[in-house]
Amino acid sequence: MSLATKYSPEAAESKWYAYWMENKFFSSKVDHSKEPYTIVIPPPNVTGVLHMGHMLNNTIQDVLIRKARMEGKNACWVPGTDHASIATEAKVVSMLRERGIDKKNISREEFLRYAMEWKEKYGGIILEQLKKLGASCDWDRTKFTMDADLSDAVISVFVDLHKKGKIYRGIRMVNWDPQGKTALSDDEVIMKEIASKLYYIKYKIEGTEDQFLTIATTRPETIMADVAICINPNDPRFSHLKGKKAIIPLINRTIPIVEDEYVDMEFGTGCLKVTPAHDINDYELGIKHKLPVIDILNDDGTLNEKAQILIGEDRFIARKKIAKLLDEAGQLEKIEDYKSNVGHSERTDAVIEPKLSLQWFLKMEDITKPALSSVMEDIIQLHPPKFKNMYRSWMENVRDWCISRQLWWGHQIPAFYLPNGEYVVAKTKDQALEMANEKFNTSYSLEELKQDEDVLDTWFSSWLWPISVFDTDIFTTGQKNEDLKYYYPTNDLVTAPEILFFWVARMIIAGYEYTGQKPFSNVYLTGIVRDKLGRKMSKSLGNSPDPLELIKTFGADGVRTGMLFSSPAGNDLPFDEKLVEQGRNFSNKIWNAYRLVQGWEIDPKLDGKENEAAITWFENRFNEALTEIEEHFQKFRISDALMATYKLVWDDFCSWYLEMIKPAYQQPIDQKTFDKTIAFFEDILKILHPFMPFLTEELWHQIKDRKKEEALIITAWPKPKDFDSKLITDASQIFEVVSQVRNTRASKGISPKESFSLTVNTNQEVLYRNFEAVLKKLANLSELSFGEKVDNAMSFVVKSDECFIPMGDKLDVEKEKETLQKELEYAKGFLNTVLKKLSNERFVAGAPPQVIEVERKKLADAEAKIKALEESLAKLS
RNA sequence: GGGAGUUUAGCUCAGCUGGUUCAGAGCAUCUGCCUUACAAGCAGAGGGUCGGGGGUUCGAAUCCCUCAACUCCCA
Repeated sequence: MSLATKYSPEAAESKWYAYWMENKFFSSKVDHSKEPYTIVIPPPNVTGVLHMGHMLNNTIQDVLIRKARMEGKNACWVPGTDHASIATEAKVVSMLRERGIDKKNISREEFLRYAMEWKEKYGGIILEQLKKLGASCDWDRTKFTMDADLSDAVISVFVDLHKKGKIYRGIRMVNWDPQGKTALSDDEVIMKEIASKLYYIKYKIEGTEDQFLTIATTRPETIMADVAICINPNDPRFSHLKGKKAIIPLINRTIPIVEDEYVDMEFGTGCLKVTPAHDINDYELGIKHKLPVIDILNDDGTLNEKAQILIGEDRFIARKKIAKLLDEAGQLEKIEDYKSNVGHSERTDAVIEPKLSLQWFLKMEDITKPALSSVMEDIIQLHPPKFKNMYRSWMENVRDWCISRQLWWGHQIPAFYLPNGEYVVAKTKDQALEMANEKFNTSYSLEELKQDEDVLDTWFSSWLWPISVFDTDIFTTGQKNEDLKYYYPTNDLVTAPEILFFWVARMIIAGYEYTGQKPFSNVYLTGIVRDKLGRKMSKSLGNSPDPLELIKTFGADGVRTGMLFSSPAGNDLPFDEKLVEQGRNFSNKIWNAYRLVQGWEIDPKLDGKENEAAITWFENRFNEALTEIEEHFQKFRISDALMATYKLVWDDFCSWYLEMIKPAYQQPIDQKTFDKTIAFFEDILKILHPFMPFLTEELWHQIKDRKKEEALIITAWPKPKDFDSKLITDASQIFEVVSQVRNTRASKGISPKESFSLTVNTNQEVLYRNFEAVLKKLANLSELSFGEKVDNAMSFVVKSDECFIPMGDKLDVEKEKETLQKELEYAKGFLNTVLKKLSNERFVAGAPPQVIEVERKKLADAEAKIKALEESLAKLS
């Protein structure tokens, strides 16, 4: 059988993914004989397509879940999607617009039909794409945040929290789009720097005829909504204004002058007009000073009757007109050009109007307490832990959560308004009616109840995700079902730091509130995938490679490893195609290592004695590396675990071990070495499998035919055994000699084909004899001998062993001397620093004994080396 | 304005509670090789006074102070 010199991933990928699926290796059922290991996927938006962030995030999850599965745990990775109110509604609205349909002209029911249609068509795209990456999710468990039962859970939670008095209605300033007549989230507002003007307006001070104060504003049309003038109490310029009142120009309304250090004395005039209805900062200032709120704008951005003047005018027209009126009244001091950041609607490009509106809130004060302490006490661990600080500051200063959104796509708020102006909260309209009539002693009919138009914030459903994917009844019954009892708390969550607060913290809150338990034990925070210029990858910038195209070019395994090579937890990943190329090359390396091994003929007559040292060495080295890899996994250092695996495979296995045992061209190998090598290869495939599932499964079956129960995906993960570090160190001495011989050849321009004889002056002959076969093969030596002196030889020193390569006439004595001299000087210099330390009484007195021991050893080694070098030099002259 | 974090080879990062040859890895670079597993490769080499300054210590990339630059979060 002959294999291609290059691994071609495409065929293997589709073949093995189908194989895993057919044999239900991803599926998990409650099984109390096994320890569960659970991950819930951060549900991607139904609007999305796979991007590089998903690739990184899901690769990590797949690595964790595959390793757990091989460790014999009942591995369950639950996939699903998020309905993403805002993003999806925007997509559907624009889809309808393309079809010539205006959202305003259709009913809620019609709109939701279109939206659901859209979701059915595009909602599953990402999940399908994840399969190409190799994601081993239990697809039978796929959930959607708007599934009937998950929706029911969300509504139950709203009703429950309302009953507990944790949900209330309150006023909040929202981003209002007067053109779209809708509230927008901060994400949908684009800040643009635009040229505007700063108007300096004079307000008369009450009780005077000729005293004025001047404010500076970009929005003169809002002066009619002013409720105060604010000055900084530390500002000496205005101490005479304290306790006075000012009169709004044109409408002559009197407003108080209040004091607050919030006012920036440097900016503008130092006098600030306070307009709570139309500015978020002013709103808060207004609350602080108990000022009234006057809203002078209609929903479409025109002035209402409260403005008293210019009623019905658009806000921008009004601005121009009012400037003129002020000027005519002699109360416009001047106009300056000014650049300001103004929010615009992402969708309509209209200038955003801060607007007060009635919203639903969740009280956060008490409910967050267990969530804060569990993270601070490491009951839930964040990886890396540096995020604990951020988490704490957020949780300690948390504000009530505004959970209503002025949208249709999502979970409609189960609040029902009654003709008497009251409302009731209930799971269904029928229940609401019953409650209402009982509570208010009325006899309303169903038709008289009007459900709140708004939907809940998407996070208000996804905060239940780790619970609701297993059990949606717990929110009503309080009883955990079998799945939830078994799989929950889940083990690890892999997500991005940017949603640590939005999502992670809230899941923890909901977890404690509804199960009394944490939702997961570890949170692995990935970084952001950036391009070479450090910019976040995004569709609008067009700087993101197409993940599926990447998989096609480099193979899923190549892409997976490429993404992990350079992404320690919490660090951004500066993406470079070089990385996935490296991953692809690694796949190919493993592939070719297998080609070598599978091509060997076995000769039963051979005893393979010369390979024993190599076999023993690799066995120990493998266990050393495996121990290290386990440590990395324990600490969630996935990149390091991969790198340690990479080096074990490439350097130790391919470059050293295989070269050591490789028979000469077309020569056979002995049975024992062959079997051992295959066993090593299998172990290597096992530890590579979480990172490179496709290639490893392919080779696993190339090695021999295996039944489905023997598939690599469910093969036991190797247990690290004890290893002999002395043996590994000894071997590295031999490897160093090999390198030095090669180096000697390379630096002298001698062909690697020319063999040398090597004489070593050492007190550990046994070691060299042990590795004699290896040494001869790898360094291309014709002979290995021991002795103290060799004439006309090049020499080098490894540790304290002198090595000689006789060169006869070819030796350049002077150059050789020079090299040795340099090394000698270095060694002497080093010796000096050690001596200095050891002769320092305070060091000897203060340092711990082990440290002094180490220094003594350094001293002895250095002295031995110097002696060896000096001897070599002496032999040259 | 408040808070947090980062700053170690050309690039991306390790370096735990200060002490194994005056710092490690991968990639990149340079040199020599198409040596029949692999040029998506092999062998070898070079490269950093650990952001600047000061301090504590017998000893600091590692602790403290200070300055600077960058990033993020909140306002």
